[in-house]
Amino acid sequence: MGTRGTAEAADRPPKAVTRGNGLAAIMQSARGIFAERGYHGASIRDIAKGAGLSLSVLYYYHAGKQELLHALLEDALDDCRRGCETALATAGDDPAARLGAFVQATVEYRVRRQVDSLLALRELRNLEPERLERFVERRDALPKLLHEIIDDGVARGVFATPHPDEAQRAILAMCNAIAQWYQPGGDLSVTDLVERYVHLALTVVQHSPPPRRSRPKSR
Amino acid sequence: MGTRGTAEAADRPPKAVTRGNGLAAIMQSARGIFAERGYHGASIRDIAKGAGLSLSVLYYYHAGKQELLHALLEDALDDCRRGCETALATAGDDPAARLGAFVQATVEYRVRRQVDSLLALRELRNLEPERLERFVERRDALPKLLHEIIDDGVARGVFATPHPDEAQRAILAMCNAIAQWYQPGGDLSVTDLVERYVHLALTVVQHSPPPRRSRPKSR
Amino acid sequence: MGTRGTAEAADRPPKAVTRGNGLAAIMQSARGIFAERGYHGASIRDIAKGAGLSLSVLYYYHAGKQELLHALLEDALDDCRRGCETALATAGDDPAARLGAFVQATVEYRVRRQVDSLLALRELRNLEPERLERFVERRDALPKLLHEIIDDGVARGVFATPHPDEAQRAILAMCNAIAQWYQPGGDLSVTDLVERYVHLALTVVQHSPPPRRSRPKSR
Amino acid sequence: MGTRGTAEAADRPPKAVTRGNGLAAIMQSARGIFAERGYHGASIRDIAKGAGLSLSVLYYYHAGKQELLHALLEDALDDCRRGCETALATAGDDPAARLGAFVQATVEYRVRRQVDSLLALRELRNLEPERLERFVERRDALPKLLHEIIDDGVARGVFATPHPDEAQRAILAMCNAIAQWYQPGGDLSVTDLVERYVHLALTVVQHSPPPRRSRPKSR
DNA sequence: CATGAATGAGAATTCATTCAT
DNA sequence: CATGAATGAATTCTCATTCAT
Repeated sequence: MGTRGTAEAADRPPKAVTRGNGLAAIMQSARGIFAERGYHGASIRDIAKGAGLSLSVLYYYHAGKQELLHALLEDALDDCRRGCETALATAGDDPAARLGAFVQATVEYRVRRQVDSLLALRELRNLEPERLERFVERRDALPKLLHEIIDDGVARGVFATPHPDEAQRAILAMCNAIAQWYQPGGDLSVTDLVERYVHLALTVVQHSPPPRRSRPKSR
Repeated sequence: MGTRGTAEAADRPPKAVTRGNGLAAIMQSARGIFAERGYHGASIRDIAKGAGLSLSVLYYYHAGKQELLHALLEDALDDCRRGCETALATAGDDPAARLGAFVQATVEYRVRRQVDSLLALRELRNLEPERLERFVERRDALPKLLHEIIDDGVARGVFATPHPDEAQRAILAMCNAIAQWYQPGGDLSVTDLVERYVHLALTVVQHSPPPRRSRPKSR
Repeated sequence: MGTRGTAEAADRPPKAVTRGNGLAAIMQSARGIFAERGYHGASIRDIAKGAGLSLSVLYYYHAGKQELLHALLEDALDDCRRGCETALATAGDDPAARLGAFVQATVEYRVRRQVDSLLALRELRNLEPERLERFVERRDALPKLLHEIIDDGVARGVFATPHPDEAQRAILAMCNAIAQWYQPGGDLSVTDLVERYVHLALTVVQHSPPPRRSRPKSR
Repeated sequence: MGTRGTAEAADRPPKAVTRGNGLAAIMQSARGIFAERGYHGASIRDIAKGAGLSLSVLYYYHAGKQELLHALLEDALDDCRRGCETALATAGDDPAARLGAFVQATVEYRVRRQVDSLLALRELRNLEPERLERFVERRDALPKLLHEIIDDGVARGVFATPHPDEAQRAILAMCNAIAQWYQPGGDLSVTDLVERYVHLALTVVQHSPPPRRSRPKSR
């Protein structure tokens, strides 16, 4: 909550926000408060207060609480999808490499946008039905993509899992869960985290030859 | 909602409960509504209505909304723990068997008490801090237990995973997720589900010799 | 506003309302405040305060502001219609007598329920479309009835007006307007008021033989 | 809303106004919206939007909502009074002729400025007390004038009404009501309307010799 | 003339809870 | 066990208005 950006220390008036960037302040505050207390537990008043703004500005930028949540979620999803797409675009054709790229992108996203990840995981159901439907459609592209990667690996004989459905679900579940426990400042670096989860994923799909986590020039 | 009594007279108003089991009716209704809308999204009035009872009956049985949630969660946790303990009590000493028993108990629980599972997964944070602390302490016995099983297997050389922490988290995450997607009436029986998740778990910990899911006299 | 009933003076606690008759108090207060400030100008808070109750009781009795207005209007309309029906039921067959009865009922109603009259005249448009439609349908029975009386008189040759439509509108308009200016305590008694408006109405429809408003000096 | 400019380029956003007549556009929009939803039900934002202008333009021209309403009402009243004065100025000395002129002016006004008429009838009470008082004073010149005409006719023996007060109120009430039901495009022309209401008014005051609506068949 | 950003007061409504019976 | 009536705090949202540009 408190920990704002870097160069924002001394010279500000009672307002924490300078005129003109109200939107960003609100989004940021909403992210935190929605994540902390849940959609219904979060009051729009507190969000505004957290942004250092008056209650009503919120309505200048958004049509309401619901739309605010929606905006947050859409934004997060876009970022997540972009991450995967980029990763896969450079991963080549090998199923194991593709799976690795997918997992890496997902894990990194869960860490990079941990709060948004929690939002997407928990608060989705609070979208109005219509919004929800459209959102889920877009989101489901990701599990589907993962499934295709696994199916491809199985077809080519490099993934030996007898249960591709469960493998897909398991991989996603374990990656998603990261947002719930990972502590950025802790003793597990993101690089290591990624490496371990890629390993886990390859294990889950029973990749053979045994996943040599060699990667000669691992950054 | 669903479980109506047998001898229900036709001319009775929407009372879903026969005199005497008010408590059960309330718990049942609360389960459903809390799960559907979340703690803050659920109104105690709707819970009472869902139970076919008046508001005040609810207050006769429970001190308030918070206590109601707490009761639900405690009940669910007890059940979950009992399931694991029972399963492990008869599993013997073999790490693989113990892991299998743990997973089986967990999966079966997630299916048997799917709604409560969702509650425990999502609504925990709405417990008052004090309650939460006590609850989490008790709940954390389970991951810890799982961790011990894995560590034991690793020590004995039957689990080859280089990342026991991640393995433990992954196994729990994938089991927990079941509550979010499993459809009881669907084409995946609980027996099959359990078998697959046991397989998955053994795969995750890199159990060798290769997990023969033989079980000659599988029930 | 201030002027409550007769025997309600000394012995009451801080609350102006005794437990159990909240509904009546609210309706009474709403009548006054809606009439005084208009639907949108009246705040539900003030209505509650005027009733000596808390804001939320209002919602115990009514679904909301809109429904409150609706209840008021329906009640008023019922009373108005009943008045006319009763009057006409005993008026016999003579068009002049019938017109007299109609006017008398209307005028008396406007005086007896002056506040509700103002509401019906002014706040009708604030009913939601659906409610409005149903209401207007019922209300329009009255102008229609008046029109029939006039047509009948014209047909029988006792009303000489060349413009029955305008006559009907004029009679209604002038009767309705009474609610806007009549002062109960003033020097014009209701009896006189009625007599004058019956005379006016008969004049408007050009009733002949010349309306002998004789009644030597009844009462 | 309706009256768009003539040379309106196609590619322009929903600006209903061409630069320069902002004031008129605002007044027009306010008229419509105040009449439709009432003073308190009308939002100044919608008025601005209806005029195709930004909120602040509105504040450039008017000090606020209240002043906007006031301006509208004053304008309307001026027009109304001017109409009567002009009509009476050329009506000569005969009470019947004067009454006819008065009614004609009033009826024509109610039709010509139907919306403003509704405003004046309904929204007057929303003027701040001080404004209201001054306004009512000016407005009351009209009923007073009508009363004088009637009194004059009675004194001269050409109006036989025994109730000049009621006659005056009735005539005004019926004329005012026109704004509530008249439909400009309908099958009743303004000329006819005026003729009928002049007849009605003369009937109400019991003008004798019997109102010869002679005018053989003028237009 | 015109704008976009912001505010504070107040609107209706909901909700957990209590109390007398 | 059970009810109906009532409350007060909090919630989302709207609105007239202002201000810097």
